[in-house]
Amino acid sequence: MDDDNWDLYAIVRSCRFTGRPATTDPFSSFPPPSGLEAEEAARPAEEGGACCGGGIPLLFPDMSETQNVLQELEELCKPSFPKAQQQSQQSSPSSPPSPAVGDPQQQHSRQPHRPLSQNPRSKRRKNPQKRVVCHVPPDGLSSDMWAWRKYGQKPIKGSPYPRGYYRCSSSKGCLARKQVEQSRMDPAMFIITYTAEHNHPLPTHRNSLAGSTRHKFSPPPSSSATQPPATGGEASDGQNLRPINPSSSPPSSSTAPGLSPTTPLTASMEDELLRHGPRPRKGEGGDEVDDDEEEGMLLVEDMEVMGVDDFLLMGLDESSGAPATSAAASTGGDAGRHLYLPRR
DNA sequence: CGTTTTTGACCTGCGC
DNA sequence: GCGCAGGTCAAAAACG
Repeated sequence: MDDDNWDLYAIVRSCRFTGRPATTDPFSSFPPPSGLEAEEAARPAEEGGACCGGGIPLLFPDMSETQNVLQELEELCKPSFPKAQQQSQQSSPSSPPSPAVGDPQQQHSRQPHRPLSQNPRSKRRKNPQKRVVCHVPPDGLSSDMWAWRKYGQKPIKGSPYPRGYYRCSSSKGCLARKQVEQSRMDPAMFIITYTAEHNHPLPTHRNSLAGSTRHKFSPPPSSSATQPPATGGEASDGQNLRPINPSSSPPSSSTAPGLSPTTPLTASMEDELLRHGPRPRKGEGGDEVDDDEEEGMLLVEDMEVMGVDDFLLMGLDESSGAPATSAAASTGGDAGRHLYLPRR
């Protein structure tokens, strides 16, 4: 069970940011629906334009829902669990049950994923697995305790910012992947999408050794880091445009010095996530978010970093019950936290 | 020396 | 069937 638990935590944890004190809620004004953003990127403007008129996530209608979300999140993280499989199946009858972490080959082989027919416009097809979308500030990008290795970056249509693709470097067989994209609505925020789960326990020390600290980009400008490159001019071609390196280590330059996806952190977003829980925001512009939700993903917005210890503790507690839910329900309070859970 | 980052190209999937 | 977009892989370069 631990495995399952930590798996889930791993995902959530990644959503946590450390840049700021956990007690503070710097991002109360989080950005728009993460799911929406992510989708927005993929979508030109039809939905993007409508997105939340001001950045209002609408994932969690009520706190009760929050709990559900957390639960879902947990399930999502537990590929071994039958529940997770069920979810997957529901989402994609034609696709494999839950390729999440159990099938590394699937991802590697680029197997055909479920045809997201829900959104005819959505081109996202490759990730039938559950995805967790988190909106995090630049600091949060590096709060991840896992070691991530960037394996690609691509400009997303409709989004001025490129999307960075990261893989877990902690374990060779780890299928965990994460996509980092600067929020189109809130350049100051980043949308992190976690795919698959870690098939290994959280590394005490990040594997990152040499190239981990290499931050070539040193964009100093506080605003530059989060500032849009322009309007997509750079990514015109589409292959690799790195105007600001949002995914590489944007945060590191702006707020978190030396923080990169592989930077060692000590905070776990999950904890926060659980504690604060997603905010009950829905109805405002969350329609767009629903989009993602339809597919089934968890969106975590604005997570602060708590402490690995916390995280671990939670994990332990989890075994006995459901810390996540409890925590979330108990504290759900911050304003910027969106969790996209797989909606079954 | 080992690992990560960067960059280009290729493949797959969806929409028209 | 074609084109577009997203996602992934592989090679080269850089850094500790």
